[in-house]
Amino acid sequence: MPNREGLGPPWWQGKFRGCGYRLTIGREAILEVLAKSERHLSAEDIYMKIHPRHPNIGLTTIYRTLDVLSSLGMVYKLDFGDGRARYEFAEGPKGAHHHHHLVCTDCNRVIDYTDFIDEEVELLKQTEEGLSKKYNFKITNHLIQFYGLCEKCSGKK
Amino acid sequence: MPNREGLGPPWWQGKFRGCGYRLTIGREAILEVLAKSERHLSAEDIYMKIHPRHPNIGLTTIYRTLDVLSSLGMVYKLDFGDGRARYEFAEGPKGAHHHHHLVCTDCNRVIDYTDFIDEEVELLKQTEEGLSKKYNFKITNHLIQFYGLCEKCSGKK
DNA sequence: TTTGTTATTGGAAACCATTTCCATTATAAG
DNA sequence: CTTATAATGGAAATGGTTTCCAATAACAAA
Repeated sequence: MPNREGLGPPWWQGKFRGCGYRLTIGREAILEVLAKSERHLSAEDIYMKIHPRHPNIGLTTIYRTLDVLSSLGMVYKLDFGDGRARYEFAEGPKGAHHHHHLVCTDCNRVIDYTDFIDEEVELLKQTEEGLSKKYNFKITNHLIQFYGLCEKCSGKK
Repeated sequence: MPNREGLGPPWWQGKFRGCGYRLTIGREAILEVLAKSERHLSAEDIYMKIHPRHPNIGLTTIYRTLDVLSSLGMVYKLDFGDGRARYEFAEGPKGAHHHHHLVCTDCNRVIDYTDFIDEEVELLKQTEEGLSKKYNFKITNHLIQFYGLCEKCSGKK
């Protein structure tokens, strides 16, 4: 995993240019924000983070770039049910930071968990294989979310 | 599972009234459509199905009713990434028809599968328990979806 | 470096699923 | 039947996301 620490050209340049996309200021800024942040950001969140340093990058560009990144598999687009999409940097299903989500249906808080990932991923791998074969479906990704009430909200009542 | 087959008052009346909701023509019509259909329907799909027989039921009512049903846990609200929500009748995570989804990222086709549900649900139950304890989170539901290319779309290229 | 091709951009306007408003109507308890 | 109020529908508002298009910038070639 070359050059993750800021030395030399960012590791994503190759992947990006290799697909015929141009590497622009805006795209780099967006990638940086995503790579740095631990949270799931909305398009507007990203806009806000970028704006101070790059006041001339518009929301439209953010959306367009997120689309590209998403189609390249570099970013996951998530829906937590509050009407705006969230984006998170993809580390790959086997990456160190792979996690699933716990979504509070009351306050929309999202907890990332990694605790049971290993067992889950193991089972999912088998499931994927079976499904791929049976439905001739080429699986590239999965989404697992649990819904319920977080500590605060289940206490409220 | 009483009266699923059209004899006597629909089985859901109790649950409905018990929560202080009134049982109206519109709501019954919507419930009927949902209970009858095997597919995931959008609000507009439902509207279209209901309109011939109940031309005076508006889209607004559909949305409102789906919200209620959703909060009662009688209906799941799903997002397949095409910008409109889909709804499906909930049979409960242990119900006979419980299934997960295979979503084609190219044509948005959705395949329901039940093949590996048993193993999955078993593991999920354990995971839920662990998560509930660790995060003091009251889990009521889960969402599992696989993304990829369906037979047609992976052939296309 | 200069040039030419063309992907990318920003901003305003369009889009469109979903919500909100509010006066009217219908449910169901008494 | 009467009454309190939940529910309704249609129009208008909302708000996240896309589309449009002329202007700009990336980068390959010379």
